[in-house]
Amino acid sequence: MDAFFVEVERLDDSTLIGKPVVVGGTGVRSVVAAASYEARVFGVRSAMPMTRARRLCPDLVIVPPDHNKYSSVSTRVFSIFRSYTPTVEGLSVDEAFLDVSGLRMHFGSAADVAVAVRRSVRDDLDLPASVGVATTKFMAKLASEHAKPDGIHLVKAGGELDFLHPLPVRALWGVGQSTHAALEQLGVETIGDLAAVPEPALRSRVGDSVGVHLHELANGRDPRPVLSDSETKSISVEQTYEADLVGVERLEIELLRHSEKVAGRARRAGLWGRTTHLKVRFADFKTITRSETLPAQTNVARDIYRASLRLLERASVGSRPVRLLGVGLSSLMSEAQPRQLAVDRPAKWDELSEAIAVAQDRFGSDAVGPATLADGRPKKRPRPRDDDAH
DNA sequence: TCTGGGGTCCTAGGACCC
DNA sequence: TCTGGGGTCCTAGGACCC
Repeated sequence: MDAFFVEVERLDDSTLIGKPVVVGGTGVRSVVAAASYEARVFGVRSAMPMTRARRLCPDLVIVPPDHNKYSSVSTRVFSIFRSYTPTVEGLSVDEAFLDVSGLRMHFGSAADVAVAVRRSVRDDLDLPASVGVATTKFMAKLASEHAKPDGIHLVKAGGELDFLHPLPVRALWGVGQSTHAALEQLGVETIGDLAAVPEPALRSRVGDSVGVHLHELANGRDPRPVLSDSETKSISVEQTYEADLVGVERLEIELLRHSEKVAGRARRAGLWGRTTHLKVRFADFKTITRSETLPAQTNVARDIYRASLRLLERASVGSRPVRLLGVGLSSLMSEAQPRQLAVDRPAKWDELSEAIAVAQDRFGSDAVGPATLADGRPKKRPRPRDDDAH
């Protein structure tokens, strides 16, 4: 999808059309989450600090993000994809691989499928999408970058290397800042240059795994199949604060808040996790992580919170200023899988957790929570949903 | 310029086991 | 007395992606 968050916002507010618009926070530490093509003319890009984006484009319109909205539009986009083929591999909220090799009976060519998918997305959702068509995944990915905005790019079978080799090596999926710097040392600028580097030389520079992988890609080889519905491996919540947090007391409150969110998301996804993660970024941007594997799976906020307290202690943060705090859960397993019993957790906590889940589903996630996080003043009176009989 | 939030994958060392 | 080889699990950090 092209400038996905921005285009979704334009569906609700047509005054944003034709203007330089970004979606992102307005705080001093915010970054751009998505930029319209009008904003990109000024040099504004995703992940750029908002302060810089504003400087580059004084008339920039900033829209605060609404991830729930993007996620529900994303669901509709993906169901359009699945109406063409069951083999859909989501890459993010707005991007997917579709294996259309089985559609020969219904379409003349893969390019015809691309035209049809784009038209469906446009007709049903009024959103622009770009499609890259190619014989392998990474080639299709590069082709889709080439197709943007709102277009199609076809890389014909046999024409892969002609398309690939003139491109800058940084365009390759998997070559980030660090690998790019290492490749520059080898005098590599284009993907063609990379293809010419002997594999052993590449491996000694960037490591065996990355070296082998890049050597294959640069020569147009990518055997990876399109894999649908892979399981979630981790759930995490993190936040960068407008002002640094100082002191264990503040940190503990934030850990509780994050633990509640992580637990809620795990519960709603029907997942339990065994490993709890803590992430701390200090004022100087140095970032540390600590993790602890529990004796049994959990999705109870209290378990995650207590583990995060132990991890915080181990991190010896003391009174150092903290700009980011995060809590995560991994080693996930689904409801269906047999769970080990938690020996040190009375059943009442599971029951409480379940009751909270029911209440939150009905009244919203702010309706029930630990007293520590309440601000003492009731906000909105929670009201049942319209479709609720009670 | 001063750096978000949500993820995945990889590496490397150490503990532990047979 | 100083020492193998293979395997799994755990932890910390880093690269990369959108």
